[in-house]
This record gives sequence, C-alpha cells and structure tokens, in this order.
Amino acid sequence: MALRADARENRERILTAAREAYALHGIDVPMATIARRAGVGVATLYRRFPTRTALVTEAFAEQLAHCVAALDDGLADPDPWRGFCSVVEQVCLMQASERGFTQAFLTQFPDHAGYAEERARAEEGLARLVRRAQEAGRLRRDFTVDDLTLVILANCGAAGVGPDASRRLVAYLLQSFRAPATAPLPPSVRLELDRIVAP
Amino acid sequence: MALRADARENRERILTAAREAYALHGIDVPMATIARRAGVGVATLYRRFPTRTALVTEAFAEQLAHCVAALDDGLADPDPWRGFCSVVEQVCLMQASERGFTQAFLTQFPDHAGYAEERARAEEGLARLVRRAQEAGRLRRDFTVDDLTLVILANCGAAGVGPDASRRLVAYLLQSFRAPATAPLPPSVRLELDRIVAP
DNA sequence: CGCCAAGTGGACGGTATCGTCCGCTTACCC
DNA sequence: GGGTAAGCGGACGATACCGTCCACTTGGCG
Repeated sequence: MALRADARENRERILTAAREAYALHGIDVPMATIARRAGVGVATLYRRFPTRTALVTEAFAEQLAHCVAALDDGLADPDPWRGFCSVVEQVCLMQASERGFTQAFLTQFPDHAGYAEERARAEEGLARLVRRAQEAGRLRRDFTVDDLTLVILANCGAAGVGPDASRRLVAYLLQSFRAPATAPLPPSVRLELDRIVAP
Repeated sequence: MALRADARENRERILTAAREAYALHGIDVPMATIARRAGVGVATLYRRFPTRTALVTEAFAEQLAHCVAALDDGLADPDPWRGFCSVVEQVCLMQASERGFTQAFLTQFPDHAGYAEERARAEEGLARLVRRAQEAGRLRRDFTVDDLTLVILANCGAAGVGPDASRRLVAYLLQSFRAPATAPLPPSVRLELDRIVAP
C-alpha cells in the first residue's frame, strides 16, 4: 500500500542522509547517525529499511541504474573501443565520486536475489562489450570479462584517494588493454595516505 | 630489560596468532580473539602491545623488512627495468599473500614516528628506482613516484581476491608503465565475489 | 631451596551500537 | 471537523569490544 505523504518524504530524507553518511564515514556508519542526519528517529529508519543491506541497496539504486545505462550507451557506440572505454571510465568514476557505492555494489551483488536477473543481463552485456571490442581488433585477445571485475576491484583502492587517482589508474589500465600503442596520461596525483577510508 | 623465558615465548605466540587472525578476519579482529588463539589472557596481550597499532607493527615487521630488502635488490639489479618490475611484483605479492599486511602498511606508515627515518630512506630509494628506469629509457617519462602508491592501492583491491588476481593486475600495469610494446599475460582468474574480504 | 619480582589470566566497569517496544502524534478519508 | 490507522521518536535491554585492575603463579637468582 502507498506511503503517507510525510512518510514518503522521510523515506527520501533517509536515503539522502544515508548517501551523505556513507560518503563521509564509510558504509559501516552507525544507523543512528544516519537517522539523526535525516532528522528522524531510529525506529522510523528501521521500519522503512529493516536491514542494513536493504538501506544500502535502495540508497544506491540510482547509481546502479546509471551504471546499467552507461553499459547500454557503450554498446550503442558505433566505435566498439570507444564504447568499451567509456563504460570502464564511467563505472570507475562512479566508484570514485560516490563513496560507498562500491562497497554496496560488491557486498550485495552476489546474493541479493531480486537482482539476479538484472545481474545476468549486465553480465551478458559486458561479455558482448568485450567481444565486440576484440573483434574490432582494438582490445587484446587475452582480455577476459573477469578482468573487468579486476578493474573494479583495483579501482576500489584508488577511489579511496579521490577521482583523480582513479582516473589516472584507469588511463594506465586502458592503455594496457588496448591492442598496441600508448598515449599521454592525466596529470600525476599527490596521494594523501592519511585520508584514505578503509575501502 | 630482557624478558623472562616464558614471557618471550608468549610474545612469539601472540605475534603468530595475530598474523593468523588478521589473515582470517581482517585487521579489525577483536584483541580477545587474538589472545584466545595465542592461548594467553588479554592482559598479557595488552602488557606486551599496549595499542592495536603496536601489535600490528610488530606482527608485520618481518614482512616490512622483506619489502625493504626487495627494494635494495631491485636497486642492485644491473638491469634498471628488471629491478623496477621485481620491486613492484614482490611488494604486491606480499600484499596478496600476507592478508592484513597492506592494511597495516597503509594504516600506520603515515604517522608512526619511529619509522619516519626508515620511511624517508624507502622513499628516496623508490625515487631512485624510478629515475634509474626512466633514464634507461625503459620506464615512461610521465610515470611518477606517486604512481607506485597508486599501484599499491590498486593492488589492495585485487589482493583481496588472491595472489593470482594480483599477479594479473600487476602484469597489466607493468605493461602500461613500460615505454613501448606488450607481452603475454598470466592466465585469467575466475573472481569469486563472495569471498572478498573488506580490504 | 626459598624468595620475590616478573608474569599471568580472568573478571569487571565503561562505551558504542543494535534492533525492538510502546505510548504519543498526525495525515487523510468521510 | 472528527475518527482512526498509519506513522513517529526515544527509551531500553541485549550484545560486543575495550582496556584496566588485582589476586594468584612461577621463573630464576642467590
């Protein structure tokens, strides 16, 4: 049944607060902190989102949709290599700018039954993205779909530093993925070891 | 003053237990768990290692020394590029096989005053390693020392999966670091998303 | 052997987070 | 405008971990 107007607004406030809190303190931030930031009681939070993962899932639903859209865009690109690169870049940028998204992504993607079908679709799309770029002779033949996950994980570490570090890492990786040749990199990034959040 | 014989043995047992516990449960494992695994009381643990970081530091002192040695070896290699690669490979392999080491490394390296000098020496060595490889024309000119940290962080994510994933990532990265050309990769790795420990 | 300082273990109070319960408030339908 | 069910918030008991304190044990020297 539909939520009452005030409840619906509170729900949105909670989701926003959760994203902010995750960005600031990582995904293990106490539920009470999120509730306080949203200006609601903990009970309200727990009523809407019974488990921590439920909240995380909903909080990043939009970001996840953005990733799926990026994949579709990449597949639609007439240039298979450009499509491939843009998918990798966009997803990694998302990881780096929306702190906590990656943890959410990795934590729940395995099980969460509701998304099994969406996940299968995504995997199929990724496989096509890779095959297409390889058939065009732009992506090295020994690249596998699993390497995409490897990129996600690698980027996870770099994302903790900031989008610049992530961009540079991705640029390095894409160059090694390309069949031959190299190209200039984004500027070097000063790494502040102190400010890394435990990914 | 010197430790009593039984105390010395307990100390070793604690360090071993700590490494095991870190590998299994990550670096945030409760102190009591380590104590139990070592077969000692918590008081004993706290007396030897007053803070969590003190324990972590000592537990991985050997691994850290190994890294420093790897750097020296790399610098001693007559082939600057081979020396560069071996340092990167060895350090990353250490991260991947000794779970928890990276967290230790990153967590405390910034402050921990006692190691300031050792750290400075390491940084100087790394700078020389990079410069040497560049002057030999084997390492791209736009590579910076900070990129080495970037590699460490990127590897951190891959290391959570296992040494194979780490090796493949490092191979990719080293190829993009090299002034020109590519080479075959280690075999592809099946990534078990379920078994990733929060790095 | 006997002393005693070094060493030990577990109990304990303190703190943080969890998730639920219950009495009060309020949106919305009539 | 009034009734009612949906919604609310904060208090509360449970749980986990921390780090200390203290009464007991034991290695090793004289």
